[in-house]
Amino acid sequence: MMTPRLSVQRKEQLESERKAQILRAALTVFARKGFRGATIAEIAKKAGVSEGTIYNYFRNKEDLLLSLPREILAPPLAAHFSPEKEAESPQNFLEKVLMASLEQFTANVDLIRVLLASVPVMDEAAREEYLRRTVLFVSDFLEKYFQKEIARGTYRSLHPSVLARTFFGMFFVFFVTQEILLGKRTVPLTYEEIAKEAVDLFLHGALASKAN
Amino acid sequence: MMTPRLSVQRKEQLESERKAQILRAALTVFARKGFRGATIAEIAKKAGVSEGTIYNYFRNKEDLLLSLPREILAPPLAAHFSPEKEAESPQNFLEKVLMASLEQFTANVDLIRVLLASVPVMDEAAREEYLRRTVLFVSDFLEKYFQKEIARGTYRSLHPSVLARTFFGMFFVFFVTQEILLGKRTVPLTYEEIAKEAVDLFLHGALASKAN
DNA sequence: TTATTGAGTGAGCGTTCACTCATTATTATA
DNA sequence: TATAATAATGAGTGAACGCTCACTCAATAA
Repeated sequence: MMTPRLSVQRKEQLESERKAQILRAALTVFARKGFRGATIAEIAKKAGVSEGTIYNYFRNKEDLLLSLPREILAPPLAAHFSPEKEAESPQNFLEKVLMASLEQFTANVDLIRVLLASVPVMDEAAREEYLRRTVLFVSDFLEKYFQKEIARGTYRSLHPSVLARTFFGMFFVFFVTQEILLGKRTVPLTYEEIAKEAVDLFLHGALASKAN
Repeated sequence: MMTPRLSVQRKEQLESERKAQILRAALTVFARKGFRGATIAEIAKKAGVSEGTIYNYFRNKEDLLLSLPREILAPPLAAHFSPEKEAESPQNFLEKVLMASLEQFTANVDLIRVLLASVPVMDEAAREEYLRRTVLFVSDFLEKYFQKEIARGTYRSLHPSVLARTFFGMFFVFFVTQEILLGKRTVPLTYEEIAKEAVDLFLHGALASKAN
């Protein structure tokens, strides 16, 4: 009752650190073994706590999985896609979006691996939340951008969501094949080079002759 | 010793029908529950055989998974990508490849769902085999095509594998998001329309003005 | 008619694993 | 320091499941 406010804050802070610590461990194990292949025992060991402690912070194993994108991915991704400096050239803007996405994805390979493996099997609500925080987040952002810029005459008037998903698909497939599907059997180019080529391709097309 | 040849053939035929029947059941259950979530009991029930029978045809549960692309996907996909009629216009050719791929993918949604969920967690050899029969099959085919056509001056001289994967990515992402990730929350266009827009976009670029 | 075969069966074995809870350790308060 | 409150622990539990194997029986051969 006389509990000083500071102490409560400290406690909450410690508590959320514990949660984060457990989640990081869970992510690593999920990424290597898959959701069902991962065991609570292994996660507990990796987190340096006992099995019981995990159940003090998470209802069950599934809660552990569903907490991952909430606690780990969302904040840094959201920070990168504020719809602000769109006054740049298409080339610059798209290259920046692409590089920012790649950076985020690269920093979250494990999470994406887990998502890819789990999403097809998840129930409706969980899938919706996952997607809203990842794929849809980026592609909706792009869709709005294209919509606005088509109106201004920057882009041809194709369907904005086709533009958005096409652009997104171009580099997302690179990322997924490179980092997740194949090991290193891949094109001998850096992401910067790929980004430049992809944006160039997206803007100007693949054909050699511009004759119509 | 006097066994008539016909009888042997019939037996083999029946045997492979049994295998196919079990595999179809396995595919359905894997697609809904994931590999580890699926139980042999449920697969057996769905296939209309006993659990023991499954082990007469497959070494173990994993063998069931690995047999899927071999027995189900490979033949029809291979039939569609014979490198023959490349003398067509880029527009026609790419649209055909794209529609053929979409057709194949659509006919194999369950399998792709299973692949996507399993690949990140598979061991090296299994992953290699899976990929060779699916993603790599299409993208290598495209890469060779672009390589040849770049030499003939049809396309700008970008990196062939960037072209291939970019093109592949454009529609593969459409397919995956549409059929697997999202339910029906998606663009109100048919695959034909999307294919046309995507090919057009790929060939001519997104920019409105062709001024350089 | 009898013998042989082997595909088919499913109860049961052994193991794994998520989750519980009585006990112990730690921290806060009086 | 004593006491209360909270957190952490990990052995234990029960359910689930992959896989085995002793047995059945219809089809075929002798």
